[in-house]
Amino acid sequence: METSILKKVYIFSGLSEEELEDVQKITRTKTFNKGDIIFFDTEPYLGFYITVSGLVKIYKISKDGREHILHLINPYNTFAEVPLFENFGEIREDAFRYPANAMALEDQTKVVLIPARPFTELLAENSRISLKMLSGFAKRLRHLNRHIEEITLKDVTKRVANFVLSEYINKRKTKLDSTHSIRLNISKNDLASYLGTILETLSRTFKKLQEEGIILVEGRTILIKDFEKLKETAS
Amino acid sequence: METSILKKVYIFSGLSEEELEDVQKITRTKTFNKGDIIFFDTEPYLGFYITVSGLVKIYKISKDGREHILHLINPYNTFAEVPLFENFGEIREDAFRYPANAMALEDQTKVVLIPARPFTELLAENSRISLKMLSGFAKRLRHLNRHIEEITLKDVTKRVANFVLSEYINKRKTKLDSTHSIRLNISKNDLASYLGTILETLSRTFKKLQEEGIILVEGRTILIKDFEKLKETAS
DNA sequence: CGTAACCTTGATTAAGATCAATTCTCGTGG
DNA sequence: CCACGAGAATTGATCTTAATCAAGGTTACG
Repeated sequence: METSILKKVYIFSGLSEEELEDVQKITRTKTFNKGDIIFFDTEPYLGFYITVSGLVKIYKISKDGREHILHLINPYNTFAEVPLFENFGEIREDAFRYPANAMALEDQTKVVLIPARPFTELLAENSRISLKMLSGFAKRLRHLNRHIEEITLKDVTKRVANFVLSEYINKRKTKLDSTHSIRLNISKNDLASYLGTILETLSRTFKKLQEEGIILVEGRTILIKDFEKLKETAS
Repeated sequence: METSILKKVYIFSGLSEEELEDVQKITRTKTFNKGDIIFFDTEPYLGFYITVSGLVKIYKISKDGREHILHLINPYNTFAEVPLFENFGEIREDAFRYPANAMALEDQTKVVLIPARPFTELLAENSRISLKMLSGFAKRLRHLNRHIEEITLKDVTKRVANFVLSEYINKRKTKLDSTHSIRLNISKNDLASYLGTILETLSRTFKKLQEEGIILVEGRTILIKDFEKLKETAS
């Protein structure tokens, strides 16, 4: 692993080459294939991870097998940092467990492990990282707030419409692509699980929105036909 | 406002008397009555708050009036700190808004406002506060994760059973009270909204659990009749 | 070209929301 | 001390959404 990768990770941006090397020294890189488990929520906590390539899903499973996806982690984003800080003040029985399950969604998903102990020592010396992490946590909290809001206050149609809309707006920000479409990088099954529903219901909802002339679904590509109506439906 | 109050707030614990006074200087105390709004999610961000007495609910409202409670904030806990850190790196259009609504649930609810600007300056000088805040955020993230898990993967009966159970376990930890009961400090309407359901459904669920001989509901007091069955139901 | 993963569609069911009518509880003023 | 009224809670009848069950179709890929 090279420091050039770490540089692209938000919490390490702004560190000197020396500092980056200090971090780099303690890391361990692992590669996973599609469907491989990175960790279960029952495992002892080793440290947090950075996705370098591929895609990772963070999810929970109920007793009877229903799954819900909490986050999808794209390259250069971190996951499972929460337990690092939970036992600063008091000791909690679940502090040394991973808070959810993590699975690779693509072949050749590379992740970097940052072991907990050495990293906390690094943190104590470098307060800049703390502020970055605070900022990262704030973003995640905001994301979870929105997620809860979506799931508890909106029906499936609104959630789907809103998902397409935000993906589109997000794409416009980053990519130079003038087509009025988005491309899913996950299966519809996973998307359903992320939106708090099941595959069949998602399929029907797509069909309905298509019949209303709002979108056009072709495999993993979704074409937006009527932007205004889409916004309206997302409410 | 006195520094003795601040001392009890997690993120300020461990600060020197001097440091506490620095914080104290920038605070502003406000008192609210039951039902009063502390802030709306449409308001510009002034800073974060500490509950000193009473109870505060943090909630979202949908277009058609449905409400969902995200957090209940007890004395000496903070709320609305997230926006403080969202704009450290990049600028976001919604960074300077409160992320949800806040309402006082009891008369004489006292809160302390910590204005954003002076506080961030204080943060830059005092890295110990950052670590405490990270720990606080970690707790909140864990809480939201659980909350999402509850709402998406469990039915209302399980959620109610689990709520009673955790309240009971929580009580045993803090209070010296050997009765096998809990006392709600919020209305059943608010409890329903917190559990992602509505008053009628909660009422029926309590009735069902009562008929099964698991609990006994008398106003705001819930007596646990069969601890094992309760655990089993909470799954 | 065969098979497994992925997706669609239909029929049915179940959980919980909504609507509506009472009842309970408790604080306040007569 | 009682009566009133408002807010809180209960209960019943009905409706809606989305989950479940089941079958078949499509796509991708070795």
